[in-house]
Amino acid sequence: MPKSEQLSELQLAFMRALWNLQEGSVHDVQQALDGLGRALAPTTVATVLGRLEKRGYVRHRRNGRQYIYSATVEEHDLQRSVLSRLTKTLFSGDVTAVFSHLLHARDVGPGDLAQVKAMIEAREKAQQQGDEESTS
Amino acid sequence: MPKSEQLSELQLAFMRALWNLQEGSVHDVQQALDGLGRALAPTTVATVLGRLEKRGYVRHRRNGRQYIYSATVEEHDLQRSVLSRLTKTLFSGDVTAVFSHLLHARDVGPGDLAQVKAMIEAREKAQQQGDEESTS
DNA sequence: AGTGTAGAACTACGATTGTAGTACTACGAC
DNA sequence: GTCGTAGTACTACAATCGTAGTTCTACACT
Repeated sequence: MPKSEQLSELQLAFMRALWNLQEGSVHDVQQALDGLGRALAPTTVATVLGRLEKRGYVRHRRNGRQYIYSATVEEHDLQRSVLSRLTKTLFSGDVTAVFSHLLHARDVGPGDLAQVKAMIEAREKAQQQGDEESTS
Repeated sequence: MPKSEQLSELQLAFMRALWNLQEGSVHDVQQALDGLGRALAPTTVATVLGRLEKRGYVRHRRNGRQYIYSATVEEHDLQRSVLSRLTKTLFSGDVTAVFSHLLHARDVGPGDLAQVKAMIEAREKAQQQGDEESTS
């Protein structure tokens, strides 16, 4: 929901942790981040969570004296919005260029290719059918 | 070449400007940025260029008393590296998820789809052939 | 030669980031 | 009821960022 979409990598890691957890205390998040390879002091985790909350990416409820944090943004939505911004700013809006990069990345296996092909075909059908209504 | 790859959006805009220009003075860059919708004071442009230079993304040569700046990083390389980092951090490395997002973005036309499909097929062939050697 | 001026160098400053220490508070144990 | 402790709130601080003003320098014109 927030507009700026200027999340740093650390902040992104926090969001990922929260998405994985669904929700969790400062301690839970700290553990999760630790798993992702970022060892941070609990106070640090709390600080960052607080900042994310101020910016609206995160909310909390209390559980006794604990705060249970959860993301206010859907993983999907944030992914979409960051990706589309990136396409715009780094690729000048050229989506096929992005595809090309992805395809040539070393970590695309044959299985992935097949999967992507299937997605494309599905998309093509959808576009043909929903042509008139999606012309907005 | 630099490792961190943590370029802000403003800095990305500068890189884009430089790539378009090939090379250019502070003034040139300022104009280019203006075209991209960012109106900045010349001193600001110089400051940012200096910072980018310190981080190794940009170099300059003199032309009389002017500095002519140019990018030290290839557009292509930076795109790849930022994209791959994004795939890792925001998509947990799931490349097909990235594809899926792109495919569902509103700005993918049928022409794009066809193009992407062609790219995939080419990729498939390449992978089959270069299978043994690329197993490093 | 003196001066205007274009442009680089230096300085500034508030905001955010990454990182964490210290202070406070309230629950649970004794 | 006191005290340890878990956990949040407040404070801190250096680094970077976005933005730009001020100073310095040297070329170009008169």
